[in-house]
Amino acid sequence: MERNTRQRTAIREAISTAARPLLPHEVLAAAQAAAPGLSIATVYRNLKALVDEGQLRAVMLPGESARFELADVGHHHHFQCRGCGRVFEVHACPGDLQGLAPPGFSVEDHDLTLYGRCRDCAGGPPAAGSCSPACNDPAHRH
Amino acid sequence: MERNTRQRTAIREAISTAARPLLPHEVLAAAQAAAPGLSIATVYRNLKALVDEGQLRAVMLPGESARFELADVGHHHHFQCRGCGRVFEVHACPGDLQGLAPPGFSVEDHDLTLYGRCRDCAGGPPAAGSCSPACNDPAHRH
DNA sequence: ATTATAATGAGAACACATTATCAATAAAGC
DNA sequence: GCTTTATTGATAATGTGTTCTCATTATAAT
Repeated sequence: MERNTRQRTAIREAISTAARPLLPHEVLAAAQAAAPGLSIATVYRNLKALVDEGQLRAVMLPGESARFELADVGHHHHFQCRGCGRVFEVHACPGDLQGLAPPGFSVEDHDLTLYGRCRDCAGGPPAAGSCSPACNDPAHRH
Repeated sequence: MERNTRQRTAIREAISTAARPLLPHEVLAAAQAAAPGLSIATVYRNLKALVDEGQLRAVMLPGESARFELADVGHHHHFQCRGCGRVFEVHACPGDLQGLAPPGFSVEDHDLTLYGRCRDCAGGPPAAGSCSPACNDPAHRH
């Protein structure tokens, strides 16, 4: 990675603008506005390179494939909406959880995922258009 | 599912004996003692059937494929050992986490995973033999 | 502007966990 | 014991996310 390309810039911008972890296909959709013709292969290539050089971080949630967020945000957790499936950052933490583990087990780290309804989906069916274009979950309204 | 086969019994027994969530190939290894010749296809078939009839529950952890545990244990969380990769139950819970979510977001549920060292792996390298036979993580000692 | 070569786009290829196929086996009722 | 048919074992096939291939494009130094 030694050249600044339009595609690479668009990918970085898409993620820093989103303010929430994005799936590769969400990155593709968001970055195509600034980089017409952008290919999914280029998205994967750059996501991997940006993670390797420490600009991005992969976010794993249970049963989901990797999403990507900026690496320079501190320790935080995530909220996944059961309406639209999107993942949001939660800038709060229950704190030290060593006390929960059985005796003899040492806790070095933890992952917490909250599930429920985001503001857009609260009190109703999934918000139309909340999903990425590639979403085909039949539980979602498109 | 209308017949009690040796294989089906061995699979159910393997999981209730383990006292921790097992991967399909761990179920296979554990159940083969009681059911020689047991096939991975039969393991998958029965895991799915047992989940459908409510005896088992699939446990999803970040970046991992499904493990299986008894469905009749109440709300709890999990601990994954960074030495041996095994997952253990944690019968404690930080409690209501609605307070962590941003305004407008309603929290219905949560998943918590602790990471660290289990008793076997504490203070040293991964415990030999702690991994399932199929484990080929180079970070583990076999 | 010329040049060297890093990066891209399109699609093939891959890895992996999981599911389907189908002939052979073995429960369970008679 | 005999019969019916649910279940099994072995393996092929699938699906999904990700990576590779390679000819083409475009960046950035000269």
